[in-house]
Amino acid sequence: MGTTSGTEQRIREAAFRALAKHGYADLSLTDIGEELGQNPSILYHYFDSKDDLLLSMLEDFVDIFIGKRSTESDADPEATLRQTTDQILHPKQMQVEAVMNTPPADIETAMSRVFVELWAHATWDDEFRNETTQVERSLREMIAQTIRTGIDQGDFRQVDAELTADHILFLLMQGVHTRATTNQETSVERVQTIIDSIIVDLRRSNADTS
Amino acid sequence: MGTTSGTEQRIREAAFRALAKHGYADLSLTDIGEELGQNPSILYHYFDSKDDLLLSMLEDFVDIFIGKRSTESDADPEATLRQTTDQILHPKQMQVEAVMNTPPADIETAMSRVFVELWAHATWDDEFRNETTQVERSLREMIAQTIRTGIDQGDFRQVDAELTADHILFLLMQGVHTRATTNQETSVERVQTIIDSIIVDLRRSNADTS
Amino acid sequence: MGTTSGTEQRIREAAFRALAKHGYADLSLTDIGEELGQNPSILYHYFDSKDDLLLSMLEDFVDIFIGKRSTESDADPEATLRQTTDQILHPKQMQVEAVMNTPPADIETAMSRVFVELWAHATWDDEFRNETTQVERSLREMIAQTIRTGIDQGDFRQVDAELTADHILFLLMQGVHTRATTNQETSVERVQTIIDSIIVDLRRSNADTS
Amino acid sequence: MGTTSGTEQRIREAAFRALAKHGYADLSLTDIGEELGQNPSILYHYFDSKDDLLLSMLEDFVDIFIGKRSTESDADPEATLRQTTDQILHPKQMQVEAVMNTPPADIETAMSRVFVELWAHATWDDEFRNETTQVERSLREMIAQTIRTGIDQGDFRQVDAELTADHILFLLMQGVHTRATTNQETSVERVQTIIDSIIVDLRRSNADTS
DNA sequence: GATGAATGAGGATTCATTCAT
DNA sequence: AATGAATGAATCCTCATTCAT
Repeated sequence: MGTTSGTEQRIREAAFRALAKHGYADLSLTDIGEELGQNPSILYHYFDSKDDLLLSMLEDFVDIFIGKRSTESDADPEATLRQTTDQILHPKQMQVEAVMNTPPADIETAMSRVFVELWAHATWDDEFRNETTQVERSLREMIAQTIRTGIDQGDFRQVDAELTADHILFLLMQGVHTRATTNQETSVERVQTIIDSIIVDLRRSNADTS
Repeated sequence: MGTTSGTEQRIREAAFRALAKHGYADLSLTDIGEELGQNPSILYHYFDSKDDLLLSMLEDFVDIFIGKRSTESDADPEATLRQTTDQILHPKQMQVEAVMNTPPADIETAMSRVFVELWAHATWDDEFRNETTQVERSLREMIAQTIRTGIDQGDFRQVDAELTADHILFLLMQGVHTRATTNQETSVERVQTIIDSIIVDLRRSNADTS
Repeated sequence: MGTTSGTEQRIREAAFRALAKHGYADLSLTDIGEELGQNPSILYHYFDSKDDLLLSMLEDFVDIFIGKRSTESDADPEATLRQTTDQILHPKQMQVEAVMNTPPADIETAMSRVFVELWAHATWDDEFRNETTQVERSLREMIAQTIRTGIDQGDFRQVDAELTADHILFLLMQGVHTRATTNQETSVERVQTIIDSIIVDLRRSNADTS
Repeated sequence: MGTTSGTEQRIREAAFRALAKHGYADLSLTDIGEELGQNPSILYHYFDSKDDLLLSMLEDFVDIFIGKRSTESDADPEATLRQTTDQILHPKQMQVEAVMNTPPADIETAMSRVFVELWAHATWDDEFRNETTQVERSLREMIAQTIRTGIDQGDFRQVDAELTADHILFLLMQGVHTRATTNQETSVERVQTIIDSIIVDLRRSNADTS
C-alpha cells in the first residue's frame, strides 16, 4: 500500500490464487501469468525471483490470516476469543478483500491450501520460516493477551494464559491444516467444538478451581 | 516384507531419506539415486513412476508413524496414552528400524519433515489423501478405544471418548507439524504439556465431575 | 507466409532437412536444433510437440510435392502431363525455394527420403494419414483433369481418365519411393520411360482404337 | 532351417509381429519380448543387436514376399503372372506359414506395414538396402523370365520383357505401399485392374502390333 | 510498463545392452 | 537356455530467467 504499484499487488494476488490451485511443487510462472492475465516475465519488473514473489505474497497471506484485529481491549474477552477462532477456521470473503482485490472463489479451501503449502515450504527456506514463526508468535500473544484481560476482568479463571493460548492456537492451526490434507469432512467442526469447550471451561467460576 | 525384493525396499528407504532432505517440491530422481547409491533409472524396475514410488513409501511411513502397537488390552490405559503420545512426538530409532533398515540420522526431524511433505501433497493427490485420511482415522480410533477402556475400568471419567481422542490427536499432529515448519523450539514440549494435562484431567475422580 | 513468424518457418525447414538427414526413427530434437542453429527448446514456443511440428512440416512438404501448378487449362495437355511427371520425379531447387528459404543441397534425394519417411509414419498416425490420402487424391484429380482436357480437345484417345491417372500416379509414387529405398540407380529413369510410353499411347489416333 | 534353433526362429517371428504392430520408430525390445512371451534379453543369445535381429528378420520377410515359387517353366505364362500379382497384393496365411509358425492375424495389413517399414529403414542402412535392392531385382527377373517364356511360346506379343517386368513390379510395390500409408481403400483394387489390363495387352495377337 | 523470443539447465522416463546367476 | 537386475546414455519436454524491443 502506498508506494507499491497496483501491478505489483495484482501479481501477488495472482500468485496466491495460482498457489491455491496448483500447490507449491507444481506452481510455474506460467500458472501465475495465466492467473494474472499477463505475460509471466512481467514479474521480474517487480520481484527478484519466483521465491522473492512468493515470500512477498506470504506477507499478504499473513495479514489476511491474523487479520487486522481492532483488539479493542474493552471488548468482551470471550467474544474476542470466539471471533479469533472464527476468523481463522472460517475466513470470510470480506477479510480477504481487505488485502486482495481479487480473491479466489472458495475462500476457506484457498486459505487452507495456501497455509499448508507456505508452512511446508517454510521447512526449507529460512526467510519463510522466520515469517511462519513470527505469525504463530503473534497469534499466541494476541490470544494470551485476551485471556489475560479476561482473567483481570474476573471473567476467566486464573489459568496459565500462555499455555492456554498455545492450546487454542495449536488446535486452530490443526483445523486449518486438516481441512486441506484429509477427507475428514467434520474435522474443522470438531476442532471448533473442542475450542468452545476450552472457552467455556475458562469461564468456570474461580470457586470451582480451588 | 517377505516376498518383496530387497532392492525395492531399499529404494523406498532412499526416497524417505531424500524427501526428508529436499522436500517434495525439490525432490528429483537424481536425489533419490544419490541416497540409494545407485543409478536412478533402477527405480523403474520396481515402480511405475516417481509418484508410484512415493505413494508406496507413504505406506511405509504410515507403518512407522502409527506404529505396530502391541495394544495389550490389559495394559494401563494412561500408560498407553502416554506411550502413543511419545511415539508420535518423539519417534525412536528403533521404531523406524522396524520398518526401514537404513533410517536417517535425526529421526525426529526426518519424521516431522516427511509428515509435513506427504500431508501437504495429499492436498493434490487423491490416493495420498485417502491414505492420510485413513491414518488419522485409525489413530483416533486407537486413542478412543484406549480411553473407553479407561472409562470401563473406572480409571477415567466418563468423557466423550471420540471427542477426547480427537482433541489429543489434533494436538499430536500439530506438534509434529510445527516442529518442521517453525522455529518455535519449545512447541513440541508445550504440546506434550497440554496433552499431559488432558490425561491428568481424565483421571480426576468421577466424584469431581458430578 | 504472411502472418506466421519467420522463426516458425525456419524451424519447419530445419525439421525437413533433419528428417532428410536422419530419418523418422532417428530424428531427435537435438538434430533439429543443430540444423536450426539454435537451442532445440525454442521449438516449444511455436509448436505443441515434436509431432505437432512434423505434422506442420508435412503440410509444407505437400505444397512442394504437389507444387503450385498454374494449371492453365489452355496449356497443351501432353506438356502438362510431362511437366507434372518431371516435377515429381525431378524436383527442382526453385520448386522447393517457393516454400522453403533454406532448402537442402541435394533436392532429389531429400524429397524422396522425406516422402518415404512421412508416408511410412502415416501408417501409425491418423493425422498424417489424412494428409497423405488427401495428397494422393489431389494429384490423381489433377492428372485426371488434364487427361479429360486432352480427350475433350481430341488430343487423347477416349480412355478411362481416372484409371489412367491412377496408373500414372502409382508409377510416380513408386519412382520417388524406390529412389530412396533401393540401390537401383536406373529405377527412376525406367519409371519415366514407362510413363512416357503411356503418354505416347494416349495420343494414338482415335482411329487406332476402333 | 536346419541348424538354427527353434527359439531363434521364434524371435524373428515375434519381431515381425511386433514391427507390424508398432512400426520401426516405435519398436522396442520390450515390445518384441512381449510378442515372444519371453524376457527380451534372451535375444542377445541369438543376435548381436536389435538391428542384427531385424536384418535377419528381413530375410524371412523376403522369403514370404517373393514366395517359394515353383516356377515350373511349363506353366501357362499368363497364369504365372496372375499368380505372382496375387501373391504380392494378397498374401495368404498359407504363404506366411511356410516361413513362420506364428503369423499375425491380418496378413495383408501386416505384410504391407512390414514392407513399408523395412523399405523405409533401407534408406539408412546399407545392409538393408542391399536386401531390398536384391528383392526387387529378383522379382523383376522372375517376371521378365515369365514374359520371355510367353513370348517364346507365342502367347505374348514381342514386348520389351525387362521394361514390362519393371512396369508390373512398380505397380505391385506401390500397391503394397499404398495400402499401409493411405486411407484409399480401393487403391489395391485399382492397381490390380491396371496390371490385369497390362497382361491382357500382352496377349494381343502379334498382328495387332504391326 | 510490458512483451515475447530465446536460452540452458534440469526434469522424468525409456531404451538397448551387459552381466551375474 | 534363460532370466532379471542394473546401467548410462539419450529422449522429449518444462521451467525460471534474461534481454532486446
